[in-house]
Amino acid sequence: MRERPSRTSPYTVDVVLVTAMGNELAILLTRGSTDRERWALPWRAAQVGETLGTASARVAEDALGDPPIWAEQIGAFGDAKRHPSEVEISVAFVGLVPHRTASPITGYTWFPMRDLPPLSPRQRAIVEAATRTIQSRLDQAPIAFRLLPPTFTLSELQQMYELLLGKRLHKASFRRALQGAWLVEPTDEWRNEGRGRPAQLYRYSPKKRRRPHRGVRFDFLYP
Amino acid sequence: MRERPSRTSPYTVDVVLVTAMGNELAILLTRGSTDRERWALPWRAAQVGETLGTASARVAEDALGDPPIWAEQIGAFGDAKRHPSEVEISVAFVGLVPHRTASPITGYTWFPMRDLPPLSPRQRAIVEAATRTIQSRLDQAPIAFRLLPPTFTLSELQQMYELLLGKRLHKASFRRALQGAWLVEPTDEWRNEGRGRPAQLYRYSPKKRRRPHRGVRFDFLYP
DNA sequence: GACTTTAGTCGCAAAAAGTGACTAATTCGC
DNA sequence: GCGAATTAGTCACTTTTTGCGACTAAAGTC
Repeated sequence: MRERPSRTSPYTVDVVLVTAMGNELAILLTRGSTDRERWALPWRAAQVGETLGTASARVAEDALGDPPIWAEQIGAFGDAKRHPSEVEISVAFVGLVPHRTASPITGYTWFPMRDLPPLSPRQRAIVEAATRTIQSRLDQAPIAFRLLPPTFTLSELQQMYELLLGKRLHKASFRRALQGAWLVEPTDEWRNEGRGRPAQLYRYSPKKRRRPHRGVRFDFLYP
Repeated sequence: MRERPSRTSPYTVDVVLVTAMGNELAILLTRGSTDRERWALPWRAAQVGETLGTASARVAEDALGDPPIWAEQIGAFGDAKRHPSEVEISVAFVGLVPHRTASPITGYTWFPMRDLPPLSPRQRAIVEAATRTIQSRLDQAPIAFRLLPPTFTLSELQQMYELLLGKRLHKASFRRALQGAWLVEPTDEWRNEGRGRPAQLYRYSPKKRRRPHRGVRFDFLYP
């Protein structure tokens, strides 16, 4: 029970699987294997000869049946914060899952980010880092597209950005910026939602474009 | 020699200490403790009960006498790439060092980034990730300021940004953006460099400002 | 058929960014 | 001492980008 490294494995790989449920982000949790009362992020002990990436893919597969569409390492977490495995450090990943494919295997449950059950201190820190990673990568990688199904309406895309950014966006500006970025292409399908004009479906299909010719950005507020 | 975890420690902490030397970035290397022919990043085996952050600070202290002014975790590296320690994974950090304070202890040498000696595959990957981390954080954290001495001229600051971005910037635009960001404050000192008009010295001193009221950015070119 | 709801577009005004030319203060060569 | 060279710092103009309100379009509802 003291801070003694486990004999079986030097570290764990923990995965924050994120999806969009309705108007909120949600992550996948499971009952802890050691403490059955407590919820925990899906994790596995490192296997010899397995890369970090494949380890995280397997954790996701065990939980969902498929590897996530997109995953990225968040970092290593130790700092004396306890972990279900009592192992010294954990390497954490975020994985993005479109909600269509998000039917978890028995024992796993989606929890809205705003209302998580108690987690171990280390896993709590991992979840917080995951949201920061997502926020900061949002303009550098197609996060929002990975949380949507393969085809989507522009309103759905905008709502996803609004959810991730935590603020409203102006429709015309959003579409103009999107057009300038050459990221989507229209399909010839339209979706009729019941009320209102039908919306055209688009797919993510980034085109070559010249890198914008910008100067510096001082976008940080504090050190 | 096979992929067998070391008995003594489950992982290492490796640090990429970056400074600006003249017109180039440079990193600190040392002769490997196992292989004396090969250069290596400074590293140490993890100690029980030590946080990742303090471990990286100690690695830097051993090399420079002081901890770096600013450090950030890059991530965990494993992936079957060999490391001097033959340990399974390494947790890597970048540390920024203003060149004034950059006199290394015997056994350590600054190497320009463009002309590094052969490193182990894993440490090579760590250095590449460090440059990507620096580039991507450049507009989100005061990287450039951390590589300069406490007071500096605006031309020096601009040159540092040009070095980090790898492109020239227009003087007037750079200064206008800097002014809008409320990041520096003038001192009452001036530096006379020999030829040309003396330049006023500034210090990094970020002021409160309202978060810019911007929409979305689609700044990625490819998935 | 009028009203509501959602999709999609237009065009103006304001803000931000690119750029060349200008002024200022110093050293160097003569 | 004086003009050329060099570096700092600013200005004013143009172009680009962005915010935003108002508009048209196509469906359902009553």
